[in-house]
Amino acid sequence: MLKKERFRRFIEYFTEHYPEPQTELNFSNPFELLTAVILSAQCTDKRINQITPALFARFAEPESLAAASVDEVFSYIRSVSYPNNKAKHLVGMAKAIMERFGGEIPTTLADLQSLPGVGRKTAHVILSVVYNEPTMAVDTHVFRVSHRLGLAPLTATTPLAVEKSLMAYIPKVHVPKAHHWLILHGRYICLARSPKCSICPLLDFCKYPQS
DNA sequence: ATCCCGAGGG
DNA sequence: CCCTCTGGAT
Repeated sequence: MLKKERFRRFIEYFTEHYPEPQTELNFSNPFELLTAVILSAQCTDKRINQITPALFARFAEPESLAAASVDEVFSYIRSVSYPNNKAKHLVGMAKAIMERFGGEIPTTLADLQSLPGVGRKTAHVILSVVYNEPTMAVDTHVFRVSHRLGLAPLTATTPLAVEKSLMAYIPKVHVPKAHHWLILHGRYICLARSPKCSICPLLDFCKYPQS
C-alpha cells in the first residue's frame, strides 16, 4: 500500500472514532502542562497524574517553584522515573522562566528548548497542546507505531527523522490530533511488547502484524 | 526482563 | 554515536 494511502486510512479511522483527542496528563494551565510533561519522561501518565495534584498545590506558578529547594521538589516526585534529575530540571526550568522570560511560559521552539529539562519532544508538546501549532512531538509511542504502520520508513532511526517523515504527509490541520492518535494507539492497542493485533482496526495494512 | 509521552552529558 | 539517570507496573 502506498504511503499516502496509509496516512489517509490512519487519519480517516481516528477522525471518525477519536475526533477530539487530548493528552491524558492532568493540567489547568501551561505551567502545569510543562511541569507534567517534563516529569512524564519514561513514566506513565497515570503515575504522573497521581503526584501532580500535591505538586501543583505547593508550586502553583514558576515563582514558587523557582524559589524551592531541589530536595523539597524531590520529595513530591520521588515515585517517578529519574526523580533526582527531574527535581533539578524543574527548579532550573522555573528559575529560567523567572529570569529570562518574565515568569511567562515561552512560546517558541528555541525558547522552550533553552529551558532545563526541556528537549525537542517536550517543546513540541507545549506548542501543539497549548498553542495548537502543527508540530509533531515524537515519543516512544509515536516512534514505534509510525514504523509498524509504515508511516515512517525503517531508515528513519531517530525521533527527528520520524518527525520529518510524518510532517511530510500529515495535513497541518491534523498534526496536533495525529500526535495524540499515535499515542493512543501505541498505549492501548499497538503495545511495545504484546501488541493487541486482534482488535487493531488498522491491521490490514500493518507491516508488523503479530500472531 | 521489559517498558513507560526523554534529556543531558561525554 | 554512546551512556546514565531511576521508580513502578506487568
